[in-house]
Amino acid sequence: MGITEKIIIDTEKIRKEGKNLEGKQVTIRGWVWIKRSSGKIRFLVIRDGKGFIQCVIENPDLFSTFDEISQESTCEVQGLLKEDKRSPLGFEILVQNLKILFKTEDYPITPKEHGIDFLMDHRHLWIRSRKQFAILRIRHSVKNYIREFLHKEGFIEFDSPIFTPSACEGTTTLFEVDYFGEKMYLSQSGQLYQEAGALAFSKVYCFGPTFRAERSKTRRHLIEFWMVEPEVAFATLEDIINIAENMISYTIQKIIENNYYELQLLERNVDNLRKITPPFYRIRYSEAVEILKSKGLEFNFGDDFGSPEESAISESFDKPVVITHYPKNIKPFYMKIDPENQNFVLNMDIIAPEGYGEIVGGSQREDNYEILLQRMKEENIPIQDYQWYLDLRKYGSAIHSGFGLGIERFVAWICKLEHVREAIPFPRMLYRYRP
RNA sequence: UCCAGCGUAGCUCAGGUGGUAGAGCAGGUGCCUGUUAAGCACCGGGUCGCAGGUUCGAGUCCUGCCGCUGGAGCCA
Repeated sequence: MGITEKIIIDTEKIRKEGKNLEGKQVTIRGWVWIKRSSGKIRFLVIRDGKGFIQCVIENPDLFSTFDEISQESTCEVQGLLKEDKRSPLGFEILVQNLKILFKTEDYPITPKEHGIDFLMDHRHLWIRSRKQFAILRIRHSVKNYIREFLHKEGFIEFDSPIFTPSACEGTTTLFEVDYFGEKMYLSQSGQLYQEAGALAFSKVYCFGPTFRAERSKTRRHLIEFWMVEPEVAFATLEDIINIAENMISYTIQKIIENNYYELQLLERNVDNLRKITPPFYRIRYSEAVEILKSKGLEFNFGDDFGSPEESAISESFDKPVVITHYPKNIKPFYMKIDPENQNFVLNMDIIAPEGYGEIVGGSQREDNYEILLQRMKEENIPIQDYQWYLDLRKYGSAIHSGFGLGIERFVAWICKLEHVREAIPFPRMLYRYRP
């Protein structure tokens, strides 16, 4: 029997419509993930880019081909699809024909344990592994569901530039690039441009990479990371918190519904994720400080929270915690001062549970020209570079608010990862940027 | 940038008080009709990160350098 008339199928289709295809002859193309043999029966686990499926070989005529095949060899398998509880997918292929399309030798990543240094050096191959495969498919879905949510809410995607002529939060964390002889920087936030967008289109967001030249070496930091930054005209701090809560909850519930296979590959306990529904817990900065003190931590009122403080606060809650009204002097110039207490600003951070730290930072923006100008002067912001930003308060100014959500931290939390580096295909870190 | 830890076979690691290198996996050869990172037997595989020092003798002790990992600050 030759492989001539083929019904080429993929494992995603088998997962979704396996029952209807039971007993049918199918062909899949993919790569050998692992092989096992036991006397007169042989097993081949094939990955086809959509998932993993076990193939069973009982026909002795195929044994020589099976013996020849090695891990990560490219092959085509034809056989009968059948349901079987002993197969991890619930379905398996009883092989009738096996063809090697490319023979791989000495594939470096074996099914046993590897250290992180080795795996990172082989990132281009590591992404084929089961866990990485699941994570990066979830990343894709997270981005999709965020866009889907924002689209339903009436947002338009309004792209901020990557090259920015001036710094907004201090130049020490910016990457300088040469722009035909002029100094330019890689964007570390699209926010200021989103504010221009919000006053033109009312509800906008940008979604893309941002760059921070911070010499951070922790499980929560990347030099290049992706951020979604919605900005809304006529929205107060309260309004923007609601949007953030709904966006996070919507995305997580959609992931549980549609990426259950991937969550299973990751052995993620989804019960904790099911609880993520609005409203989240909301506390003020001052209340967060009380929590820290009640836990016996030493903390000076007025300081910013570091990651030990964030963890201490979030471990008391089973859902994200929204912390609002931080002291003015630890927050940037564009945040609106709390009219009820001039020492605080109308901002919010959202701290994820399970120790994943700050995933969202946002605020109501200063909409008064004079106050904004004053604050920019206080913080030595080069006014001439920001005249366009001040213009937004000069022509049709309006209350507006926005926030930024870090995709890798969000994905790391959903997948319960040890480190954000696995939440992006090719992470850029302090001393690691290859491949 | 600072603090801490690690660097031994292709990979993951073990190698009291200094005496000249070991296991599992991967690879190779066999055996076993239902394996789940299968199992069993046998085989091949080493500049012990680099440079120097102490010593009769260093994987082991000391110094410097390099690389990696985690944490802090900063942040999403």
